[in-house]
Amino acid sequence: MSLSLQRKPALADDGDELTFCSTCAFSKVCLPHGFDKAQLRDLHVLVEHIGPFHAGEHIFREGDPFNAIAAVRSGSVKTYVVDSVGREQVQGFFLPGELIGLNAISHEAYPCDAVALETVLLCRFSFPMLAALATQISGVQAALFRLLSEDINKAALLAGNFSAAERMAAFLLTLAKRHQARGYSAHRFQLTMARTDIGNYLRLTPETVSRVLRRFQDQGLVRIERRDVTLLDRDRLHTVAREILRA
Amino acid sequence: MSLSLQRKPALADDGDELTFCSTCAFSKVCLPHGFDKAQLRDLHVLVEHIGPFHAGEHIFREGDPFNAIAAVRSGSVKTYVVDSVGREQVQGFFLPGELIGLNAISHEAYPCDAVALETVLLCRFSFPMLAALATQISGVQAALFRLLSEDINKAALLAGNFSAAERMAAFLLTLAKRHQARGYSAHRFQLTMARTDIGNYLRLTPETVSRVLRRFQDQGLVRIERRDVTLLDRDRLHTVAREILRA
DNA sequence: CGGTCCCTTGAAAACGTTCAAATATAGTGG
DNA sequence: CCACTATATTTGAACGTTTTCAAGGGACCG
Repeated sequence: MSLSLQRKPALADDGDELTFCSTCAFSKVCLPHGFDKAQLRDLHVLVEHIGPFHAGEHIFREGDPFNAIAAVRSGSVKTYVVDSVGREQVQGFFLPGELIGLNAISHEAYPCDAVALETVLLCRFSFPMLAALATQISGVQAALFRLLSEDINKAALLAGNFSAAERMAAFLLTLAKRHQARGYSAHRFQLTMARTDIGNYLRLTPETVSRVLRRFQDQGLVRIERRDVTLLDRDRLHTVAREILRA
Repeated sequence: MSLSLQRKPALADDGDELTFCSTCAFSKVCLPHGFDKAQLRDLHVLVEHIGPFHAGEHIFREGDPFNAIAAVRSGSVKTYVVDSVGREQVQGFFLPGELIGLNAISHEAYPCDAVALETVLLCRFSFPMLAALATQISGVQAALFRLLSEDINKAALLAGNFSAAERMAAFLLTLAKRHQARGYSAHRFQLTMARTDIGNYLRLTPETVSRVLRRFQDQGLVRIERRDVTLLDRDRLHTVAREILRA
């Protein structure tokens, strides 16, 4: 199974109900724009529920033909590229409600790998159909422009010249905020990725990740137990990360 | 003068000629998509030539209301943010033919400062009008999607964990390629930005920039004379930068 | 001609990496 | 249920790259 495979549109819940895929994140992106029911129906026909992908399964691989983006419904996803020496370069993590594949729009093929970190369910959006719809509904186009532009800024965020502690604090706070945005606890959550992945994302070695987390715990900022994270002092964490999160 | 100021559409050359602003880079972006003359005329009406901005003048500032993107016609531009301690974080350099302001689309205001590094002429595109046009001409929408997506990948490029030499080699080669794309020499060009700016962009101190350039010169890779750069051995430079430029 | 800013160079220090090894955990098959 | 293996994490010590601090030289501009 792959995101880029063409599958027949076996809609999950195309019943008489008009509530557009309420568990699907994309509706939350588009609904605030005040679409009416007819527009939602248009959106609905190009949505396809796919999965589950189990931990370690690839959702797409670098070079797979690009024809769809996807919203995470549940679970979490990591995207990465592999350099010629085989080292991973993690590009991002995606939680429920977030969109995968936006950086592929400029290509014929996905420019990176996407792998499930735990069991993952997705909403698949045919990009050609979505783009066609965007020419008809300006709200859809605006939403896409906004999402793309946001990703530019997101990518620029970690580009800065910051210390290991600053980046780690920003990472934890960003994760907390994203969990909160989906209604989960902002104080306590699970890291679904390995230390190695966090390091590859923050440009640190797993050893440094481990040491920084240890230091944070010794300073009473967090409590880390394996992959269980509790933020004990968000204010001080924010002080550490303030230069990165300034925006 | 500022990009975000509303000015009357005093078109520079709206004569009988239908060649759509041939010096303006955006035409080169859109023309390959095979627009006909009527479509080009539509594009023409939302283009406005502005400038000149002289070296050190701001084109827009963080917080200015966003209402336009701009293509560089001549000169070069630097975008950056300033942290709370006053340190600059350079986000990018823009040469003729390149677009400024794409990362502002998700905001009401520009998220960074843009300053002219030398005398600069711009083509200003009202973004609301451009977006409206994009709903009518799918080629325009596709071009915008592609440009945005490219910027996501561009931002991700320097996010990697690379050495000073790797980043500097990639920077020089990228500049060369961009000059070449506009018909200038790929072997020899001027750096229009200070060492400090290069450093802020590549996450290095100006001292390190200076040292790496010196080393490259000692190794016969380049010849640097003040801001005049000659690439002597692009193959070896590419070997140094291969992990970054892999894509 | 003086001043300012940019660039270069050297030496010391800091931060993060690398290397090495111990510990812990989860998954597997007996 | 337990032993076993592979993988993930933690910790320590030495090392290396880049930064920091300091100072000198050079170009451009008034």
